[in-house]
Amino acid sequence: MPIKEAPRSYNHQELEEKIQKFWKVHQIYEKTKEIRNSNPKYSFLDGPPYCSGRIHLGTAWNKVIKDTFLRFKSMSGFNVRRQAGWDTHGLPIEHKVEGIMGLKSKKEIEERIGIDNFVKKCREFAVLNKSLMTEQFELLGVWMDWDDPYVTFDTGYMESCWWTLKKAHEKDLLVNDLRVITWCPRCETALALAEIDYENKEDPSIYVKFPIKTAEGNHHILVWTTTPWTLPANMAVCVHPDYDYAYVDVGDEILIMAHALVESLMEQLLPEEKYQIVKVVKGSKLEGMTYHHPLMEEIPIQREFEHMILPGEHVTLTEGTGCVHTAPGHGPDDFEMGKKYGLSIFCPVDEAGLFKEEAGKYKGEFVKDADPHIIEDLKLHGFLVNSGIISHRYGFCWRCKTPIIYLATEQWFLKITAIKDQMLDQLDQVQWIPSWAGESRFRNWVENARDWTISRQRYWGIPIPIWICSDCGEIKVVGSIAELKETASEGKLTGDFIHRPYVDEIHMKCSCGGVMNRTPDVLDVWIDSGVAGWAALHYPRETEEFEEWYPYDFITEGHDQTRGWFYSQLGCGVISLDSTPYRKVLMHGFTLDEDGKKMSKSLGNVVEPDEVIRKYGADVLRFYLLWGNKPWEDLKFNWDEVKTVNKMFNILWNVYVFSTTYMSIDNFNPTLYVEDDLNIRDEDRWILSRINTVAGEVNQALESLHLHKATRSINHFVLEDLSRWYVRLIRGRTWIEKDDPDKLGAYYTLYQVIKKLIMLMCPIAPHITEEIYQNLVKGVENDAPNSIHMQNWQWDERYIQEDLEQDMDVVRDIIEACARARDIARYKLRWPVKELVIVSEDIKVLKAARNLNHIILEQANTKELISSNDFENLKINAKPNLKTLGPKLRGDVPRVAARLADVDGAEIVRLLELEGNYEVEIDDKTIELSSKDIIFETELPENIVTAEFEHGSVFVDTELTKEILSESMARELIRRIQDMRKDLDLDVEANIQVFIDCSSQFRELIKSFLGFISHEVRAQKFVFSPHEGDYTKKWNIEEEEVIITMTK
RNA sequence: GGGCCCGUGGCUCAGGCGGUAGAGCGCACGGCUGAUAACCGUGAGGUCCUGGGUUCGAAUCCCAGCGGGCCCA
Repeated sequence: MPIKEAPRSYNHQELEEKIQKFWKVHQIYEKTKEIRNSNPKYSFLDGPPYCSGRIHLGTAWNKVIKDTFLRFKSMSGFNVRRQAGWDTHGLPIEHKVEGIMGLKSKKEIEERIGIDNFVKKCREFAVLNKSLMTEQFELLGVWMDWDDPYVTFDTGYMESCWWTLKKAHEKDLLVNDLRVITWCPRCETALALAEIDYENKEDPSIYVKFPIKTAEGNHHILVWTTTPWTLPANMAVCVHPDYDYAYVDVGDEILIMAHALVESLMEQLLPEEKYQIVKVVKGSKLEGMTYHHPLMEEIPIQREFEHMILPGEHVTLTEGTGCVHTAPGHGPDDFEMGKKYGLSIFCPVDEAGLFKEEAGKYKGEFVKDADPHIIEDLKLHGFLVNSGIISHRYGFCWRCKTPIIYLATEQWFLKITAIKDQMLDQLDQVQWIPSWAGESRFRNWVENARDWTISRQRYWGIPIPIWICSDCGEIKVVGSIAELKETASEGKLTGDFIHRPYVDEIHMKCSCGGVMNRTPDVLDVWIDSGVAGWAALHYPRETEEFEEWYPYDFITEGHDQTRGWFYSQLGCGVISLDSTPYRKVLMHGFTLDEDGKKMSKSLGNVVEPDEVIRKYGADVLRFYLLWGNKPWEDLKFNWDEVKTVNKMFNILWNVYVFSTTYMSIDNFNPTLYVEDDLNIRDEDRWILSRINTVAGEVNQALESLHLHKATRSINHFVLEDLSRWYVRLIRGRTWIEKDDPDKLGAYYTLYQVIKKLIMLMCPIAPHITEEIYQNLVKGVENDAPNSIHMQNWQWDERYIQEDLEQDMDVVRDIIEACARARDIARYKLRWPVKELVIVSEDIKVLKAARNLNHIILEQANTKELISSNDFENLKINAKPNLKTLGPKLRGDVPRVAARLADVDGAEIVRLLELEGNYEVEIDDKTIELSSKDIIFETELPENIVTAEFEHGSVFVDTELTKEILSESMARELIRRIQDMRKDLDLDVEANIQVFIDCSSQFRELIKSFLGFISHEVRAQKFVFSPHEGDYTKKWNIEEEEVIITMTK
């Protein structure tokens, strides 16, 4: 099947559909993998996207990076593992399903719907979304094992997760503890730090005074809080032992606060009040003072506690009063203080955020709703000093956006603090791109890591495999299904028994004779993906794949995964296998909108990948995403830039159309020739050198994940080297008839260059390159692989000639300078010039001009070319130097000047150099002039225009001789006839007859070029007479009226 | 308050181991026309965030600050 002429325009939609169908029908992906089956392995782990239903631009970018790099690795000869993964459990889906089913609380889930139905819906939802998203990824042209992904709800996957929990238990890292943790009152579950979003929020900001018991007189300690609802649980006030505290007399009472803050606080709180600092003491002096809880009346149980001032190192003076309200049930620091000083961990709030019985008057109220009531009561008792509103950063549940609260509850933890050093050690073993992603950012996160709350009081998740004896409290952590089957005494062990609610029905017998029940929690969904490394390989149930592929050579995700998947994997890896699961990480950026703002539904600035694909195609989107900026920086999505990339694809397509047009006419088959048979010119060797240089650059860029450098290098090559220069240089050669070795040399080179180009572009733009490959390469190379993606990544350094590339750069400079010079003289490029002189003192320029002189002759459209280190044809004018000659010659000056003007200045220069002086004879005298007496000026001879380039100048002689005018007119005529051919939409090779109606002068002018004209326009007949034909058009050529008639 | 990143023409970004500021887009003008819904040339347009320091010389290295983003407290 020979090379076919390509469709005239680049129709991305049709093309990409066709190629994707081709891949599918011929199982190209599977076969491509097969080819590399026994090659060295390269393992990659897909960060599982969450099954939300729609991919966004960031997800698209993420997969495009992965796909491009892995296609490159595959072509480079590696057997690449690229299984897709899906994150399916957790609150986000539960939350969506609640919305769909109209559920508002856990109670409704359990009582109205039933956990079994709820979980079933969640699974259905995940399965549906997974297939929707798979389609979207496939539209992008992403090659992964879509038919065999790892899915976090698979029984086998969950089993591997259980194994990790058991490992943690064996290492004593799995603990159950009462702690204050972040809690979502709507979802009624614990949240991990990674599940909290921070946004600005308005809250009350109140100053409250607590009456001191022990002090003589009317003393109060002043505290500040933004969470009035935590005051019912107040147990203590903390002051910094080393800071100074002031007793401030405000008339009828003494207020205690940090000395440093007195001025600003008094101004803010009691601006009218005159005050006096009566005493300043160290915080440590305040320790042990006791006070009355301000809401004793509303909360009777508070009367039973003793409230005390305690020393706290965590107290700061950046805000508040320096005296910190402490509620051990509602704050992590508070909790630590409570434990240290034996305070009650009093938490009168239930899981739904409602006050419990102990909260007295506030019982049953939602905590946030109680704020105004509490403020009111404080005011009533006279304890409210000031009440305002503050806007500050506050944490929200990542799913339902409810403000989080802190609660003291019993939860399961992974003791990350115990393995932190090991994690830090392991993260040093990883290659981070960019290096600061790991060395600074991630390290900082890990260094500050706290223990990880992994239990969730929810339904759709991996059940925590912990069974507890209801009699003796003995704990059993189950690490596998086999173990579960062995030990279970009750419950069904078929079907989806591992999910809730079925797993809750499984019980076992304790050695004490009691019954063991499963702890009802499910796992934090971040554990799900954290164990992907081995769970995707079914380890430890199976070991073969694990040994082949683990640990992973490469992962890449966005910088939000610093606290997410990079972290969860590292933690789980150290727990399970004492090491990091990944060796190399590319941390990529976020996609932002044009203004650099986050894309979000509420801002209405979301750009859907589908929209971009519809408008410009997947290849353009892919190229753009890897081109816009450095991968690790945030990408501001910009439609104009996408358009620019699209333009490049159009140009590439045009080059392809150009090539196939001529190659198909001539039925060109590159396999029939070797280079020695053909006329390979300098420009051919140059473009071959360039493409191999570019291939080297692209290779280096992809290997180092500097993906933007690859795209930019390709972009530059396509536009500058291939389209704007090489195609321009070979145009004339494609117009030669027959099997001329010179033409074939151009075809052959063009073929090799495009072939190489599409091969190094295909990891980035897999569709268009496949399309070109199928026609251009598969069309003639019978033994070539069925798909471009099966090709081996290679380039040939033997083709690289740096000297030639440098010479060509110079030549392009020269040609551009010529264009500028012609522009000055308004002398068209179509008209030849008599002579071009290149002047430079740079030996490299002269060498380049000499080496590539035929290119300059042709492209500058000049009859003669001279290169030299100076321009000899400059006319030199000599003028008298009036300063020296004026006093000497007086009245003779004008006559001397006239003489000098008559003589060629160059001759004067010559004589001056030869004899040291120059003699002028006027009438009766001879006057001797020294070099000081004459001023020389250079003047460009008539018709010469000049322009400079980086290392020299060009001088163009635009004298219009009769021959040149003739040729110019011939070319003008050709241009118009070609234009008319195009109007008629004639085939490139169609022959025509031409009839010219013009003046006799014009006829005379072009007579000598009739052969040339006929050849250029493929005229079989060329007649000077008016005629009726297919197409007639009247033209004005340089003031001459010329009527051209054309017949097919 | 802490950590990390970013700050270069109207816009998007290169450059960044110190040595005369670059590209593309956009704008204005001119040109070209058998790959031309293209392309080419010219021009206008920059305190390289600010201020210090090192240096003969700083967009580049160091320090401080300002602004933006992300993460955390």
